[in-house]
Parts: sequence; structure tokens; C-alpha cells
Amino acid sequence: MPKQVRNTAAKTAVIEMLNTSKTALSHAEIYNHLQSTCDRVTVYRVLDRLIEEGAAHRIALSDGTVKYALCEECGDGHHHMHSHLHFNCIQCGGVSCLESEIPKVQLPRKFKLHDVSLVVNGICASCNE
Amino acid sequence: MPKQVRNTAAKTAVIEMLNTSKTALSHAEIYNHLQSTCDRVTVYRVLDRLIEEGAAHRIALSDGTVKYALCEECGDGHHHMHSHLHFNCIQCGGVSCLESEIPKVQLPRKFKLHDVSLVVNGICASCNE
DNA sequence: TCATATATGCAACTTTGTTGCATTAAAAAT
DNA sequence: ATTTTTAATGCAACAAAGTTGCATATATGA
Repeated sequence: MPKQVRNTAAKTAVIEMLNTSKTALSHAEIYNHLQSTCDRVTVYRVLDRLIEEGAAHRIALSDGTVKYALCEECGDGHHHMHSHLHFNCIQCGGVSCLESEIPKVQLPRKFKLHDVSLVVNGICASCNE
Repeated sequence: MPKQVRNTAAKTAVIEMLNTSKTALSHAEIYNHLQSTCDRVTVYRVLDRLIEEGAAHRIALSDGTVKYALCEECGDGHHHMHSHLHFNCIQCGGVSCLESEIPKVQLPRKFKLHDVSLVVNGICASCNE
């Protein structure tokens, strides 16, 4: 039987924070903001759970840091899109989802595609004044 | 004046290893293989230096782990291509450069593109037997 | 071979992420 | 409303990843 999903204070707080934020957030950013309503480990586990439940996704930036964002328009619940396109502003550090289509990529023979992760680095509109 | 470039045993060993390897390597993989001809910190510094010199580039995988590869065909020395396209096999973990063109991405108005990092996850030919 | 700037090793430290276990608390069942 | 069950939390301890300062060693140009 599928694992039961439970709504807890920590989970609600994390979702609320991701929901409010215009930019994707790192574990550290989330934990610091929640200080100290819950444990560091709990934040890790809540994020893992959100991803497992399909409510959020991880974004690995070019420098290897990982951010989290809610999955709003990226799936219908049953068919979650695992390929994501994100923009990372190299000035303010903000990370946002781009609406563009994930471009088709041609793979060598016998390679099998699973999913694509694309991060565009540049300057966002706010920083480009 | 520009900083002088120096060839050392550690640097040579790291380049040799990256050069020989079919797949991009992490710091840990490099350090373990070199055991213990040089210090852990030295490997970090050699890798940083190689990147600064434009001889290597970092690859951030979807899970946030970072790998390194030499820049062979990705620049002419003067005009280094900072946009990279990599394939990450989710079975063997291997990471290789793909030859395909980086697809054009349409950005929202006032956004400025700097570079693009694209990681295709899937099964490589060897694992797809 | 000497001088000098660069690279290394080492120790210490910070940050990031993980694991085990006893306790707490949702939510379902009664 | 109370009990039961199972998932979630906190805490401590750990492991992994990355950084910094400084004294020493070494590559290269003079």
C-alpha cells in the first residue's frame, strides 16, 4: 500500500515559503528563514518528501548548488514533467522557471533519453535596468 | 601582469587522468586515484587552476554533484565556449560531452543570456545492451 | 645557481548532507 | 472522544565536501 501523506507544521511552512518566494530556494535559505521553528534535518526530509510526492523539484545550478521550487505548471499530477528549464541570474542569484519548451536534443545511436536539465545563466530583467 | 602558469607534478597527473578517462571525473574520483601522491587540497586547487586557465570545465549534474573534464574541442583558446552539453548515464554514472549544438533558448524580454548548461540524463550505449 | 613568485602540505575549520533512534504527533479506526 | 498506527521530528553523532592560513618546497626566469 502507498505510504500515507501527512501534513505537518514543518511541511506547511516550507511549502508556504516556496510558494511565496519569487525565486527557487536552497536548503540553507529555507532553514535560515524558518529559524528555529524546526530542525535542519527536518528541512532536508521535508524537501525530500515534497520531491517524492511530486510537489517540488530540485534544480542544480551550474556551480553545483541545489535549489528547490514547487511544481506548479510542470505536470498534471499524474504525468509529471521531469525535464526543467531554469534561469539563473548571475548577478542577484535568483532562479526562476522559464516557460520555453525544452529543446529537442539529438543523442548518439543506442543512447536512451530519460530527462533533460537546462540552466540558462545570465542577467534577469530586474538586474538589467 | 598576468599570473605565471607553472607545470607541476600534481597538475600533470590530474591532466593525465582527465585526458585518459572516457568520462568526466569528480574531485573525489581524482583524489582517490592519485592516492596519495598529493594532498586533497592540492587537487581542489589544481582543478580550480585548470578552470581558470581555460583548460578544464566544471559540469554540475542534476543531483548537484560536480565533475570535471578537459576542454578539448570547446574553444580555440581565445574564444572559449562556456556553454556545454553533457550526457549523464543514470546507470553507470558516466558523464561525457555531447557534440550536438546547444539549442537556442528564447528568454523573456530584457533578460540577457550569458551561457547555457545542459545535462541530458539517460542510458548510454554501453549500458543499453 | 639564485631569486622569486607560485604551488604544496598540513592542520584546522566550515558547510553540507546523512543515519539511527527515541519521542512526538497526524490521521484513521474504534 | 479515545485509542491505535504509522509517519514525522529532534537530537546527537557522523561523513563528505569544500575552504583558509601559513610555513615549506619547487618551478621557472634571470
